[in-house]
Amino acid sequence: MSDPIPTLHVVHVAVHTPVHSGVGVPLSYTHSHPLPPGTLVRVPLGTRQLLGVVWPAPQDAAPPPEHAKLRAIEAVMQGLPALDTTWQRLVSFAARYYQRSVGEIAMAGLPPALRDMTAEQLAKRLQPPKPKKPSKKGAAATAAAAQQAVDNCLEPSQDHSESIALSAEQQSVFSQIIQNPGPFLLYGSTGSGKTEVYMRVVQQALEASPQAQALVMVPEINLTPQLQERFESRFMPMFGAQAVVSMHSGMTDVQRLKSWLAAHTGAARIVLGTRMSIFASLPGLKVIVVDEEHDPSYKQQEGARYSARDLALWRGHACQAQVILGSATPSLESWHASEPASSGGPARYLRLHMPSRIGAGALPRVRLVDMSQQPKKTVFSQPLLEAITERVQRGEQSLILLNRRGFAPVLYCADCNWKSDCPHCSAHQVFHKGDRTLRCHHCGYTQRVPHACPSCGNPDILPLGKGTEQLQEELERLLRNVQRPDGQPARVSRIDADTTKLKGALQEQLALVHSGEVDVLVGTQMVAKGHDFRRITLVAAVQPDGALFSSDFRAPERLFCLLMQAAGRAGRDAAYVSDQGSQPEMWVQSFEPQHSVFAALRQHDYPAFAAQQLRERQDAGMPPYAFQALVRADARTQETAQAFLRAATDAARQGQLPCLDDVFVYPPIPMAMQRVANVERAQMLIEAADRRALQRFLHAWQPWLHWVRGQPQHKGVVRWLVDVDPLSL
DNA sequence: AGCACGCCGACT
DNA sequence: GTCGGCGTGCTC
Repeated sequence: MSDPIPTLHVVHVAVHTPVHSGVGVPLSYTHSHPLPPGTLVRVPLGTRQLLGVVWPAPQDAAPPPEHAKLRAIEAVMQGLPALDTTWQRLVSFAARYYQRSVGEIAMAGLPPALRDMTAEQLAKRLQPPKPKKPSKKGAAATAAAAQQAVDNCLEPSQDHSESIALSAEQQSVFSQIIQNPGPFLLYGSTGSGKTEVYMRVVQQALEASPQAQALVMVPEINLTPQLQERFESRFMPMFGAQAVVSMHSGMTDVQRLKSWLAAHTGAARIVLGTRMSIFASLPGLKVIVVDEEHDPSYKQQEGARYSARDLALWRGHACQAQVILGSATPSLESWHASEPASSGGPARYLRLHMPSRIGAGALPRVRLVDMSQQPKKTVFSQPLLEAITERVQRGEQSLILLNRRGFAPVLYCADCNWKSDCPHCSAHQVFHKGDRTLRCHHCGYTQRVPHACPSCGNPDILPLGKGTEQLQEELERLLRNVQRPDGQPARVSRIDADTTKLKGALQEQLALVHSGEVDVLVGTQMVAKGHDFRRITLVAAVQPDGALFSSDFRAPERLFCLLMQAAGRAGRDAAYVSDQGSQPEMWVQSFEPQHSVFAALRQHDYPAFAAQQLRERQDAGMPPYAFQALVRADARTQETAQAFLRAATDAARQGQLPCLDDVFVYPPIPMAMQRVANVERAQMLIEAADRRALQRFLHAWQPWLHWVRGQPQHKGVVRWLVDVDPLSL
């Protein structure tokens, strides 16, 4: 029966090589027998051994060049089922859509530990832990024991699904999700109970089939420990301790491997993760939730620049999983796609609305302060200061938001006009008073604060503008005579990237706020997101105007969203608010208080804001009414970077690329942040009314871009990249 | 992307 | 004399 002459089969394998490397496509290897696509293998490449995924043979079955003598597959990663075809198709699609190699996307979706593991090491890990030596595999044994304990104590199977009653609104939304295929845009204000709806939908799907799995994505898992706890405490008793796993970059390699394996083998029923989890292997995937779908962190900003939210929609469609996008301030893309009477035909997403806040106070009253009526250089207007003072005296908390850390964004010499410019970037060095440093927030370059102007010797150099550090200092001064109900002086604390650098510092400082130690909290947007501050009855944005004059057309959308989110922090505890009889308030200080962003905010009227913004976007031919890509080049000089982009444009014209007439290629311009760490950056916008046309053009253009890059006159280009559907221009 | 090979500057 | 900088080129 055995074959005396072993025939070798050609197998295509995707490995982690970039598109432009000359080996950016799945490579050909030999093996004793054919291997199904999706099989993980280790292959030799040059002098290295690396992990790869067996890939379907390319359509144009043009085999590898004859001169290449194929090498053999080193080992098959035994014991793991092949990654399924949906996963393969997702990877293929993402690679094509975002102009990357298949291997790059495929490997990015696998846990790092798996990448540098031999077949033997994997086999060892996949062995069930030996019950003989309980001390050896402590963690696994404990976990198993814990699960056993949980299983035991819940033996009289309580029905957790009925433990929390849904509101009429939640019930209605839930039943619509059950009855429709989706995708859904769940538009619900902060505190409206979206999470409970997600959990019901997930539960329903998991109970319908023992193989079913759900993927729940959140922008940053560190900011939402509450969500994780809720899912764990709800579903671990139902489906076992292995049923809920997390996936995010903050985990150790071993944890990530465990979670990935659990999801891949089906042991995990729910994956909670950040954008990276969109590439998790989930053979039974039935539901995908994208919570806070508007959040920019769903867009990867380096390497393969994918949007996990957009890929979620694609993946859901490909594997017939329901997709739920949720937000209190949806992205204008999603809002437009769910427009009931959208001009372009029926809505692509079903919009579901949950307007009421459950168990929370009313939405805060919005107070606008016209800063042009305030004395010059005012930081805290009189009425805002009075409102904060009252809160302190009543034992309530206030949150002051400013998106600028440090003491002052720049130091300035009034005599000679010197400014604390970063020598390596087109940015100012920020004055940090705490450690007396000047720091560039872009390249990290740090110096001690000079005692006198480095240019003219004037000893009197001045901080210009305000950062969180200065706000804290100023508030401490302004409130120094204000007492809390217990007679103690007012306490002002600050939470930003500087005060939370140390591990656990954020949790520590949040705990101080929760315990009531702190009366006024100053912070950057990192505190505006997600956290539940039960005793905060006042939130103030002291200087939000910057976004109004930004050249980025998405700036108003981001500002509105931030302010709405910030407003959601106020008065979250209805009982507390009503006991004290104080109205939760959202204060906004602005030189343009009549701006439409603030008018909509005052009414808490997202739909009005969205409608107005969408009209502007449509008139200007911008997304979501147009599709964009960005080609960026980095070089030692701005001219080198731009010359490359111009040459790339010329190549596209000369190459007579398809759809050239359907796309508009703008001339190259310096990026808003033109120089970072001594590298000049230029970019070029590509726009098209049709996504397909843009895709076809970019696809045909890619080899030309590589060709141009290889020309000797463009040797000075440090790097270049394509960003499809860029979030900021 | 890695990694080797290769050709020029300051140190054990 | 070596160690090591990173420019160029190759990997089925």
